[in-house]
Amino acid sequence: MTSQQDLLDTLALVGKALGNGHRLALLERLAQSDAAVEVLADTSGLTVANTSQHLQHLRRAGLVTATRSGKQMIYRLTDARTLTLIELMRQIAYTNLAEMERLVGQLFADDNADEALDPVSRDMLLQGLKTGSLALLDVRPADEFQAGHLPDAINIPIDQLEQMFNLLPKDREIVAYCRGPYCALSHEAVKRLREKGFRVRRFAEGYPEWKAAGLPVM
Amino acid sequence: MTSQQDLLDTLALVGKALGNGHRLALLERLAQSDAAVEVLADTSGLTVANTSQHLQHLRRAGLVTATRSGKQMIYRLTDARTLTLIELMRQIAYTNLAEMERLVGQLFADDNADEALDPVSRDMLLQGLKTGSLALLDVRPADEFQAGHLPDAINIPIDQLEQMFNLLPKDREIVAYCRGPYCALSHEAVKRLREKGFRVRRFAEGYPEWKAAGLPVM
DNA sequence: ATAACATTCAATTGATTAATAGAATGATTG
DNA sequence: CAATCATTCTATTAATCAATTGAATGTTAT
Repeated sequence: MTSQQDLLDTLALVGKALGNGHRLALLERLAQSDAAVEVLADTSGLTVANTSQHLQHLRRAGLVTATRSGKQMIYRLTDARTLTLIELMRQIAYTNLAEMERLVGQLFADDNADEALDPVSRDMLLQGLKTGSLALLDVRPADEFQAGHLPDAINIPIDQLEQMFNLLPKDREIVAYCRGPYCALSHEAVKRLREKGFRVRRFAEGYPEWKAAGLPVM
Repeated sequence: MTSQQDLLDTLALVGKALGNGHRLALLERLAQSDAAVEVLADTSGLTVANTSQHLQHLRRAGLVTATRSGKQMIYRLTDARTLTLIELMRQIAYTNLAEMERLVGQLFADDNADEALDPVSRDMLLQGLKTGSLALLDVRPADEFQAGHLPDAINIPIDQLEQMFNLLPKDREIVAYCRGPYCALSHEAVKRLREKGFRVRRFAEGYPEWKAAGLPVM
């Protein structure tokens, strides 16, 4: 006999999978692009064996799928709705957990400073790209950029910004984006480029949101 | 220094809270109505002390709030979006976990039987209530009914159906509803009432969904 | 005040989980 | 087919979690 509780226990597998910071980080990384275990271990700062274990956990919960490609196992998100799920968790946590609000506020402290980062909306960005009045800068690591990015974006990973900022135009406004609304990379880029005299603003979303909205990607 | 990982660790608190079948059951019970610890312990089949512990856990994650009323502590959902969150988890689990699909299929095996339960949509129900062509039956326990129910519904808790079915009309079609789309009570009611010769169908949603849609409640 | 009641706390036990290290597996390369 | 590489498995340890019990707290009724 199947009880309601069996069902909730199975559902709890999904909750358990989401109940660990490292696994959430892995899911967010996978939102950027499919990736092999070693890559995921690198970006999450875990050992390969440990990363593999966490991925098994996510796989048992049905959130990721793995396929072999040569000697690598390529992991991908099974369901795009998983990102919506995490975003909803974030919103709920933000409204109801003081700690969460504090952390987000601290991470994005610059937004409240005198020189606000003044984010660009999706519509403004689309308009600016059409008229050519904006230059678009992707500050994510090269591999994530290559796996998919916004049309006409230039890729300068944040850790190469100092060497490569001369690739950017001084005559047009620049819009920087990264992994998503809670990714700090574009904040950092705006701050640093402004110090060098560029006109820069931040796009408040990231590549996964753009793609999920059905907008063209390259 | 705040890192992205601190944020994800805090977010994982919410995931952890959702990572236990009993806690999910508590949240679903709270979707029906605010309730005291003893009531929650009763419906979840846990001891009072254990229920209290789980509620503390949910409280730390910001998902429930408690206020004292006399000697009782009344717990309530902090955020209506939590139900959306659980529903989304359910959908993702259903599509990606074979085990989940199997359990749901088993629980609602009757839906696939010869005499399908033929669920009524929200629009059909609204229409039928307006014209008076439908009688509405709420088969949840009396306390949940009293805390809030659909307009014009008659309450006959499922365990009193045998004694009280004569309250129901034979000349009109009856629509039974309960806690939500995954609650088995209305399925059971339809099955039993059909055996007694009533014309009954099931409303595929429940009280929380009706209320969340902004429809009138009593 | 005292008793009764609802809930929480504290301590304990067993179960589950996370991380580590090293061995084992599967696939490719020379 | 031996060597290499990427990943997974196994065993171990420490940490966290779930459930139980009995005591402690706060509130109401006598």
